[in-house]
Amino acid sequence: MKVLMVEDDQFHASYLQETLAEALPEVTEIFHALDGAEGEVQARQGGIVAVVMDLQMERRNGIEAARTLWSERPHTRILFWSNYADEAYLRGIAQIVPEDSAYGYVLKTASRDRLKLALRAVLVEGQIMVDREIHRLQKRSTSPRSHLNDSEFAVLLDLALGLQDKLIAERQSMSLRTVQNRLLSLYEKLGVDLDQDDQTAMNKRVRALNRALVTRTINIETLEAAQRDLETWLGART
Amino acid sequence: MKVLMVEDDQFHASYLQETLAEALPEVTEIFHALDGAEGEVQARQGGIVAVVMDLQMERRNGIEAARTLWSERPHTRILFWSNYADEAYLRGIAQIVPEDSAYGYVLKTASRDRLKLALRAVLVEGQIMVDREIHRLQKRSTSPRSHLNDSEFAVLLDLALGLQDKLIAERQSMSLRTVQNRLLSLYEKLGVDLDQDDQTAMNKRVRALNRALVTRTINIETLEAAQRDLETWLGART
DNA sequence: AGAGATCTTGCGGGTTCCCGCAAATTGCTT
DNA sequence: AAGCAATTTGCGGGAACCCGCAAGATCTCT
Repeated sequence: MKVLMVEDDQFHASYLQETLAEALPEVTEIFHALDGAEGEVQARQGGIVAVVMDLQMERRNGIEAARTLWSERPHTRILFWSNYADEAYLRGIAQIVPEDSAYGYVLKTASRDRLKLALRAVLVEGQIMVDREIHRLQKRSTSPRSHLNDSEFAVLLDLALGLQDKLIAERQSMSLRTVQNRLLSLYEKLGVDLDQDDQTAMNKRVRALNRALVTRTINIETLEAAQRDLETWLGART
Repeated sequence: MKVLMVEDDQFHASYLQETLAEALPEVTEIFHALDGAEGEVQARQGGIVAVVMDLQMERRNGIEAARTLWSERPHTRILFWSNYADEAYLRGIAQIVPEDSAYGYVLKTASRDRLKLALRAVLVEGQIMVDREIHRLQKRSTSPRSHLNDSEFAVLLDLALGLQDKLIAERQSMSLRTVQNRLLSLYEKLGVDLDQDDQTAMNKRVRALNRALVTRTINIETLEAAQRDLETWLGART
């Protein structure tokens, strides 16, 4: 079995390589790419079916690389290996993962044993496996409020880009008033008006973005990706 | 000489420890803390005068740790060692560095030789040294616009927290209209209205925050720190 | 099929925001 | 002290935003 590591930090890469060799004797060859773009090329050439992917990398991040990778070969098994437990990453992955392919999400702070377990479960057995830590951290930071649904999240992204209500309405194919209803529930769920007396009224739009960032619902890479999407959409608009 | 490393990633810590031993033979003892809070304690107890400090850590980040550290012993020499070239970090450091103390900023991607050089320059010689890469990266991402001055930056932080004009005015001791002038120049410098036709008008406040984040003028930790400042200010207000 | 809950949409008005214009103030130079 | 540029401030109005209210539209369950 051929495995590709996409990881730009040399220390993490060599640790991963060791662990990989120990945990999976069936691995015959280990490839190593230093960023997403290089990873795509190597995967294409090498006939790779299993990938361990870092998420934050300089030139091209892991989620984008995974998207093109999966679009070319939907059965590729990908284990994401990341420093952070951001909901933004999980959501990004959930949006691009094909119907029937295997993936996993492990934190870099996880023990070596847990990493080995995930490597075997995802790359060999084809299971889906998400580190328990991620859900735990999520609970704590997102506060006891309910989660956003897809429609709300889409509107949140548009808001975060700075779009006005009218444009959001057009983009999401809703009426203007419905957009405002979404915003209302966003403000509610993100805790925009929490613990504020009358003297400290907030600009709700900005505050919503602030809260979404601080609770790790979205992150800066999310913004960058959403911006690219917006631009193609604007271009395709008659 | 006693040196303290504050670094939560084990691989980077051991690499740093090796390099430190090689580069500075005068070091007699190396302490190691896993986060900012622990670092503060160890520095207090150990009579530390030289510190290498990671910036993003789980429990307590490097800038906050450096602040208390410097407030207790202003002559401590601190080399910041970070993954990212965010203007937000540089600005944060510039705000807390005492008059006559030495510090440096090196990227983790820098070569071993450059790290050794910085270790010697800052910790032994007491120089100030900022990695050239940081300025270079800064130029690229901040786009060819001019930099924010302190007053504009302060207003940007308030805006980013979601404060309304009136509150910003009170907090910064300006008239309402002057706040709006600051916002105007912020919009200009952050490129809020760039490459947008009439059809794509933006919500300028949100867009300003978005641009500030994407250009790395501020980051999420900045927001969290600013939020804490705001809360104490609100508490102290009559 | 019908009853009830939920979601969507339009209307209207109060608030905040954005910004042009012009007067007042401040800062710097000669 | 006078003169000039830059900054600050007030005023006013148009646009966007926030949101209550109520009338359709959709969904769900029996």
